[in-house]
Amino acid sequence: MRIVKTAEERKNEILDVAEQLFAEKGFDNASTNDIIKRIGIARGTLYHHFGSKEEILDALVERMTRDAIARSKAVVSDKNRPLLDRLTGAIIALDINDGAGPEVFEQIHKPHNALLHQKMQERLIGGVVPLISELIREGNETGAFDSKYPDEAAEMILIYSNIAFDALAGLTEEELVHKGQAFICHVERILGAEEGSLARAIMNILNR
Amino acid sequence: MRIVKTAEERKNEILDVAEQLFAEKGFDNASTNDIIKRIGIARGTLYHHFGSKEEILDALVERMTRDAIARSKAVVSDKNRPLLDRLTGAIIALDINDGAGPEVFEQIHKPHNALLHQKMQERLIGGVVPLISELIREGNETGAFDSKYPDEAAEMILIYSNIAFDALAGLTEEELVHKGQAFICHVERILGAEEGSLARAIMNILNR
DNA sequence: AGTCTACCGACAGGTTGTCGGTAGACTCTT
DNA sequence: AAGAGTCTACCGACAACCTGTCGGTAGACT
Repeated sequence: MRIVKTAEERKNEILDVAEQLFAEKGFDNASTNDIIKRIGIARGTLYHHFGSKEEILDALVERMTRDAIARSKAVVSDKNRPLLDRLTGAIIALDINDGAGPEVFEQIHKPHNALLHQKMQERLIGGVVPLISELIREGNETGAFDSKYPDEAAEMILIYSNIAFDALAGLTEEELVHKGQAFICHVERILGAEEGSLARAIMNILNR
Repeated sequence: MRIVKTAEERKNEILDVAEQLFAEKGFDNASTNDIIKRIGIARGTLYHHFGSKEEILDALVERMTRDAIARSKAVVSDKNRPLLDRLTGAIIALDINDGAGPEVFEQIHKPHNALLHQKMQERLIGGVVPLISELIREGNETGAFDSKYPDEAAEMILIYSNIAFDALAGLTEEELVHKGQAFICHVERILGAEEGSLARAIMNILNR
């Protein structure tokens, strides 16, 4: 007896399991056999829905980044909130940790998930840099910022936050705070914001 | 008739070919069969010198980064040159393009060389951040810089230059200059250097 | 003559992607 | 309502390839 589902349903089922397995074993070490065995479908079924293993990865990256970017966009567009709130909120919204689960994200970084990591980064950067640079231009006009290169400033901030906050496993609480303060300080300088203005905005968010 | 070479000679021969093939087809798509065929050795020979395909990659990364880091270190240690010269020189020395050839480096970035790229980045960052942060502390004392977080500043500068200067294929001359100026400006701000001081130092290097 | 080690190539086990064919769901007709 | 027809999700055997192993060989050196 053969279980039939809609294409969308089955695709999502495959992506769910792929996400688990990639997180557990890494993209290279997780085989398509692992995926079909865990779901209980045949080889041909998998390749009926996805043209290749990499296509699964791409779809997964798409699904994982879509939400994060949308959240970020929502924060940026909320013109009621103060500018600095929106900036920090947009960056915090990119921490996918919420959506994906805790131990998943520990494995996603570093060893054999380089491809996944790189593709996610590319999409996140591409999707969010325009939002942030627009925000910076807005800040230039109100006088909150003084940036000559809004696009590149946004790029630098996002790239660093993406890479540097990967390897925070194994840091003490103290080191973590230090790294966070350093990041805030450097963002302020890059944007030409008043010293401490960003730090205050972040406190506001966290105390809500 | 069997051709025998010293282990070191053969290892380098394997790394040479691996470098070509990874550049041509990417790490995933280049097989160990490709390597042994191109050299004309047997399967067992390859695995006599390297324990696995990944071990080949690691050795290659080691070889590629060793020179770059050494060059960087030499520049930093040259206390006769002015501080800003040493900073910019150390970063410029990391452009591996010289050593590896032109089209090789176009392929090394992006598609199926994510692992190689990530491992190189990790080694470069790990090797050069301490040099740069030491330089920043030196600049703090002379008054050239004003940085509260030398380690993180070095990290941010190096990570950005590594990622952002990957994707400069397809940019116009004008865009390239713009991106370079933005980078310089942001480095100055992060380090708390006088505006334009770094730009002048770079001019000095280029005009020699 | 003896030892060391670079070298060989067949082989096992596992991987991705293909392909002809099957079965369930849905529509259309009579 | 029942049968015919179509669409498409699904199946599983198979080809081609890939990595890593292992017992054994041949050249160099003592």
